[in-house]
Amino acid sequence: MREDVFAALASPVRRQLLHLLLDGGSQPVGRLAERFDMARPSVSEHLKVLKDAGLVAESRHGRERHYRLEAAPLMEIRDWLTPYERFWRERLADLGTVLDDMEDRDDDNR
Amino acid sequence: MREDVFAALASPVRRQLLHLLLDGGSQPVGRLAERFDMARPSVSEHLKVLKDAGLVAESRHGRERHYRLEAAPLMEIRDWLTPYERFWRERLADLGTVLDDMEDRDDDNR
DNA sequence: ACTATAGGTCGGAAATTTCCTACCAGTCAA
DNA sequence: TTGACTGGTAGGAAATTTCCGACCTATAGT
Repeated sequence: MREDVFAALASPVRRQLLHLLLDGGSQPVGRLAERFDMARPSVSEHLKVLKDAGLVAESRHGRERHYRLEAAPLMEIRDWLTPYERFWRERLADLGTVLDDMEDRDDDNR
Repeated sequence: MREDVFAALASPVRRQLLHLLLDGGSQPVGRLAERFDMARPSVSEHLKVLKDAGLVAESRHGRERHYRLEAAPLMEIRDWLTPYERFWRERLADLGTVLDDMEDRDDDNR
């Protein structure tokens, strides 16, 4: 478990899967697969990646397998993000200054 | 620009690069590359991915190129994360026992 | 029992990523 | 100018990802 949450989120398909589970609740694979333009085994593979990252969990109901969201590992992302928050707020604060990204002038060095 | 921020963060090397820029400030490529076990051109490629995602910007200083953090695109990640926050707080409130998830902090290695 | 349904896994093809060693362009310093 | 230094790019090997059709197992219903 904990097979790199960042990598799991790198695919738009997998992010969409999480979103479907977020506002559709626990769902069988077939229902999830309907929403995509790809074959069901491919969706299964994506679900496996999410499961290895701890982002979803499955439960058996008869011959169906319901996948549900496990949002806890997303805390790792949020925690990683935290030290950057200050930084982007600074940038937004003084946008009265130069905004050209491509242009260069000497900024702070240390 | 905006070449998928999630994908850019999928690589541990690139996350570490951002971290180096976060607390080391603007730095030339060589100084960044020293910190890794890989050849400099590889680090250059990673920087290019970060630049395409809008996460870093470069500025020329003599024969050096200084890369600096551009944290703004990380807002996209935070915004994506937001609807999940409610969900994981619910989970944590229920159990209150499983705290071993908090063990893994940063993953910057190599 | 038999058939249909749900969904994993198994190769394999294609595309992408990741890393390397060259090599090239620009810049500084003699 | 000749060098030394910084860092991009080119091309390619290797590994990984992504997708597929084909197959297998398990369950449900008849």
